[in-house]
Amino acid sequence: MSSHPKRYTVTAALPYTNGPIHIGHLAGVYIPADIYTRYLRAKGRSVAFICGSDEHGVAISLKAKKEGKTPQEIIDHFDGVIRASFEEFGIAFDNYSRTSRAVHYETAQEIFKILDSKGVFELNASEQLYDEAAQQFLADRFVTGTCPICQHPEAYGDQCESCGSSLNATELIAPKSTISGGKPSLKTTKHWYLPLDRYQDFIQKWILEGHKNDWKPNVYGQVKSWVDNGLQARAVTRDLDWGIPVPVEGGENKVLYVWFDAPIGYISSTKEWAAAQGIDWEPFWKSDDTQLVHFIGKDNIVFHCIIFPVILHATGDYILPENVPANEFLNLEGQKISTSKNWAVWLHEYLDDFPDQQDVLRYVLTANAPETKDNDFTWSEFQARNNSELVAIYGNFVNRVMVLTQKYYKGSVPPAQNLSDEDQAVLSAIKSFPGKLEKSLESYRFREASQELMQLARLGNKYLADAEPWKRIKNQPEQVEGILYSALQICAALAVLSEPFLPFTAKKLKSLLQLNPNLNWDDLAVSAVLIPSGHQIAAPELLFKKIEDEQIEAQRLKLQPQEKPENIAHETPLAAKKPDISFEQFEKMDFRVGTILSAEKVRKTNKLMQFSIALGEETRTIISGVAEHYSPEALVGKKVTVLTNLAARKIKGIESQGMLLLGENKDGKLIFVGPEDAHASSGSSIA
RNA sequence: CGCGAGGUAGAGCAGUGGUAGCUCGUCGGGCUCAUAACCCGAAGGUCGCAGGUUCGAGUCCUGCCCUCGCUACCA
Repeated sequence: MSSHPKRYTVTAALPYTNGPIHIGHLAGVYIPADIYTRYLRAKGRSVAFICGSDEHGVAISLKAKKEGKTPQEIIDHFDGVIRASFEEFGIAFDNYSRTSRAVHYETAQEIFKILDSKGVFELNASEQLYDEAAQQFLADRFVTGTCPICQHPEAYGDQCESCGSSLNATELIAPKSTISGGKPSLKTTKHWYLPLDRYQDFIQKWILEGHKNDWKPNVYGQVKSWVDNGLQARAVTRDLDWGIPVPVEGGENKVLYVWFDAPIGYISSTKEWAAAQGIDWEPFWKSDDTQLVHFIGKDNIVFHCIIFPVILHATGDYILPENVPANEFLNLEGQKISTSKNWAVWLHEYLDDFPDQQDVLRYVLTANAPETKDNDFTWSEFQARNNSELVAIYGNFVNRVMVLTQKYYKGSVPPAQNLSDEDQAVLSAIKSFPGKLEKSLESYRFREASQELMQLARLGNKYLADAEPWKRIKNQPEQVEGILYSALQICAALAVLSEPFLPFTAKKLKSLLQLNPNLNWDDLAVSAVLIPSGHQIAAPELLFKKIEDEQIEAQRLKLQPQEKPENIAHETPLAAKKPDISFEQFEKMDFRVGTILSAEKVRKTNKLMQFSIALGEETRTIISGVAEHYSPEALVGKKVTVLTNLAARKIKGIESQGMLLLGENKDGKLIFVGPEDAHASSGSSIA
């Protein structure tokens, strides 16, 4: 702590503008980043807290096409929503930019050109699906078709969401362009590749050897896993019309890969901010006495620890992140947060439902932050943390002190002449808190820090309970002066130390105490007087209010996946009818009655189940994606319809020799198509 | 046998070789200044399972099981 960097550049992951912000984003990235930067400012450090909207990429153009809008309309809308909710929530960015702004185009293109001129890239040609009608290449997510594994009719080009298998777009049966609806063809295209393999040593030395002990295990382990498996060259351009044009010869009709341009957004946002401040941006990215920290979620580790650093390193004189404290994920009531299933708590809705209670959500998400593993957010915990910690411990302590001060001394801080040993002990205990908090905060342990803060309020409550000023006022009034004087010092310390965690509360408490605005973090450890005798404080006012069961119940109800028939009908139409086939084609298919002899889940998969099926004399192994709908035991003995002459295919190393016929009901549950009649015998043919 | 992280009281977490801890919840008591708040005490754990190393293992080694991620609208 004796020496610290001259300045800090702190980034928070750029939110992707195809949806609003939810509690997962807040807990994983924005709250920890905001706490960290508020703390640094409280210590008087020079900080640039940088963020912005990430507005390129396939998902946005897909969403735009699906909703019949332009990408620009989508990003303008969500940039507005996100920007406003961050502002109201108190995430105090120094600059919140957009990757669609000119400064970002220039910056990203310039870095691309530098890398190109240094000969860093490799150019490679490959075959990709091409939509003749739309005259463009199709990114994986622009192709749907029948999954070759589970026969799900709407698998994407990179993955089937039904069985979870990873796919190549070229493997899909009957691929279809989501743009024109037409059948794509194969066409050769070339792309610029960042040869990460050539930077293996660089990553090895920098992270695996240099940050073995100061980076979080999840981050370090993830990087190690990538490096141990051998880094691969990665294409950094795409054949799309939405994005930043590739600024070199041959780059016509191509754009930068969104993950190439997005992190550069940190740099362009810094430039934009510095220009507005009238200062030079370069020290924030190119000076060795700057500490760069990226706050991200665990899914971004590879981009921030490998790809972006390689870009910075290869470009030239940029510094590398000092730390990348990635958090794990937050679940909601035991389930993964999901936009499409509307399983989320949206920030803008929270702000409407709980006005002026930003700090409650900040506190709950900090106290239960997924720092070392995935954690669960529940509304009952939210209520409990508010009612039993913020209200009962913190708010109540402050209120007790203020009410007593009002009652006994008309709101004037009493004299400190007759301090007992206990009073002195409390006053010196206060001095130890800034150091404890700093230790936690400097090592990115925000959950621990928030609990240390709460300990200060606990200390206050215990002190009051032990000292019993309400009893002593009757016969030892001079001692009560010392007690309330000391208790008020705790309140003042709380006001200052709370600022990073509970900025709204800190502001309110400072105003209630009429605290000297010059009192700062570092004073707490040295100054004996935080709020002087004779100082007048305001009338008591509650800092937090109880959250009632009804409010929690209302939030829970909100979470129920809402049945909106018109929307569901619109969003999940019946599977499109397939083209007619001839009787001859149908006749080629050999359907038979099969009996399930055994069933077991396929290891390391969610949805796949391996069956042993009796077909008369013969027994076959068949894989089917039903594990989420049935337990293996329940299926043994069941009669099913089997397509027996489907070409065998290896799935997860197991050869599947046929296919089970399944239907899907309106809830999405898979139903076996099977002969109900117990007399249907195994192996008999179906026509 | 793909790789990474996690699996410690009802819940959330700390604890990396030396008598299992913290917060919330539960139960009992105290107090009454305070938002039925606060303070004290108690109950509650075979530290995922099985082996091994060690005088001694939650902590080190080996194997296995489970959860999450690497792979989707997600941070």
